[in-house]
Amino acid sequence: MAQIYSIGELAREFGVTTRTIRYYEAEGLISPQRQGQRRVYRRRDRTRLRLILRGRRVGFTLAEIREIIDLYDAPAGEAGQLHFLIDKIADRRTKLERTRVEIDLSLKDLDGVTATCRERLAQLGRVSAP
Amino acid sequence: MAQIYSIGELAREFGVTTRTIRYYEAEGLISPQRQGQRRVYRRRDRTRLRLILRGRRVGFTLAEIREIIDLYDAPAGEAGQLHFLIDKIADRRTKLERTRVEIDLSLKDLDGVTATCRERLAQLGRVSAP
DNA sequence: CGACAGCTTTACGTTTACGTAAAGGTTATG
DNA sequence: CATAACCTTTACGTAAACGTAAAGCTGTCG
Repeated sequence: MAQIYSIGELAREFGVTTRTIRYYEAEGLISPQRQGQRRVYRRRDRTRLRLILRGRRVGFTLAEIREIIDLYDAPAGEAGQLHFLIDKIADRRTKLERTRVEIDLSLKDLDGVTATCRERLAQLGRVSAP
Repeated sequence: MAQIYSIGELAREFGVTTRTIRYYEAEGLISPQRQGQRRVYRRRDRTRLRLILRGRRVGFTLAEIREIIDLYDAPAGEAGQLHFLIDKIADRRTKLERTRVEIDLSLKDLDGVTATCRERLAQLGRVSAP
């Protein structure tokens, strides 16, 4: 009773176009099975798509995402590959943590602008409605 | 004694190319003065560039950044514009906070992968070096 | 059975954010 | 004074991540 999904269902669920999903497949990020000529997606594929889209939203390129996914997918083998993967992940972590810091700084930037706006509004209020 | 900078100095300081800085000018994000034909940048411009680059790193497009900068730069006027700017900023805040959440989720994703890697490594250890 | 809804591939187009020459002006330095 | 080391504009090129259109297969509903 393994749930399956069509490409259209997945697209609706994740708020992307079918083109996007096919593109990710062409780039080697997802590999759905086929029933005849049609793609069928399972839970595994859904999870993958979710990870990919999240990766994109936090600023990873598809190449960066693929590096993790590829390595994660076929590392049954050597310790060397596993260590390599662990290193890659550390890289991604570092990048994410930097971005987090920058986000906090940006939030402060925005707060500053808002404060300035409110001051000006207050001044306007004093002038036009004394 | 207002410090001034050449485009090359700014580029080195911020780790970008002069092309990038000129591009931002062409897109209306910076407007340095000129001495003859040469661009001269002041503290104001440096601050702007810093904000722009930070915005980029946290995932804003140049168009999004410009919307804030443009509005911030010429809001001497009406209360309406100020409110509009405040709303825009709220939008950007929302986006940033969402991204923050996604970053935390991604960090967890990565931790999960790392954990799996370590388990497999442990298994390999048990097999190859009992 | 015909028409529509949803899937397929192929392929050219588009946007963003620059990269990369090319050709030339200007200032300091040996 | 020539030659770097900067700067300038103009303009074509490019990578990433899809958008969009064309042309066709396939199952189903009235």
